[in-house]
Amino acid sequence: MPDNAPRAIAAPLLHWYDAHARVLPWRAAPGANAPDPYRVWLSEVMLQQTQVASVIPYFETFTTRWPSFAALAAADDADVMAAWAGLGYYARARNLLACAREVAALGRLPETEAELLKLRGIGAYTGAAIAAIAFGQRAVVVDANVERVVTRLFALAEPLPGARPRIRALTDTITPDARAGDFAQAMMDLGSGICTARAPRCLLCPLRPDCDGFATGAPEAFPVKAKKAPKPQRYGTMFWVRRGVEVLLVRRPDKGLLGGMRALPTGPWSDAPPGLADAPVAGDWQLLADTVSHGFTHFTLDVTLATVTIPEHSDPAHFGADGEWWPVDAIESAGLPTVFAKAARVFGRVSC
DNA sequence: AAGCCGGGGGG
DNA sequence: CCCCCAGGCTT
Repeated sequence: MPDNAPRAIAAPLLHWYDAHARVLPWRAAPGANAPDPYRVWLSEVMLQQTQVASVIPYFETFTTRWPSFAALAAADDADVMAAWAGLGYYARARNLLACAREVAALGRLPETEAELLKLRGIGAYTGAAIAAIAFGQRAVVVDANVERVVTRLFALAEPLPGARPRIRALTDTITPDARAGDFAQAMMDLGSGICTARAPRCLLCPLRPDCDGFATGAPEAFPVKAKKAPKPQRYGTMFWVRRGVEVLLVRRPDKGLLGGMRALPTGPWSDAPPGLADAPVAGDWQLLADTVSHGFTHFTLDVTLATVTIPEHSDPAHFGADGEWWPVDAIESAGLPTVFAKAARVFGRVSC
């Protein structure tokens, strides 16, 4: 039985945070005024399931180009989607725009957790994080770092995801009334740098005297997680339609994988290589010897690459409004998701 | 409650 | 090669 009595975590943790907080572009300078709610919101959405180092360059690009809710709300959808390319989980970019427009209509970002939760793309974690970090309210902020730190602090053996309600309750017992935003960020800094998933650095940890997991001698055993199913293998073909100095791009449907993103034409993925089925035009297709592999969250994709050149002045009406001819030399600026960017690099080598 | 949705870092 | 990550939405 873990000892679930409240314990004094906040004081030593905040003391440690005051000396060791990471310097991050969305954090206010030490001693400065509260951080800009727009920057807090943008960073929290970008940080969903995404590590700090990956987010920073995107955060700089977005805040330079769209420095406020109003600026982002007025942006073209295609520009925002292209700027998000490579960061992943593209529903976040669609929700980001929808949320920016909601906030612009409201006139400001709501300050309470309950109001924040009504906005697109803001769930339990993000709503609590914004309320605490941007507006100084007490909120129970639970992300993957907090789950790891808390299950270790209390040596909680119940496996995820079933343990989530218990973890939230335990986090509530250690969350202070004052400096809740700093407390949340301190827990995340601790989880990121000290209480890490593989090899926690307990000798550097300010919470070691309070940690049941350390006392067990195997803190890395927490959190306990359910086994995951093996990833299926799937196959597809990407089509490189060359017309003069341009190549055909399409826009993927809003729903589903890579939704709303610019892309090379493909058919649906399948359980066996589909070859030239679903080619966007008839022609003398050539298959490349190189293929592209890419891992997604829930399957692995192997892609065959096919090329064709069509007459310079033809314009197959087949593609409708979703077709776009893009200069091959500028393909890097198209904002392609990574799996298509990989393929485009291979095509570019061969097709030039 | 379970499935869907990217990509890169690190052991 | 594997597991992991400043989760949210849909069904």
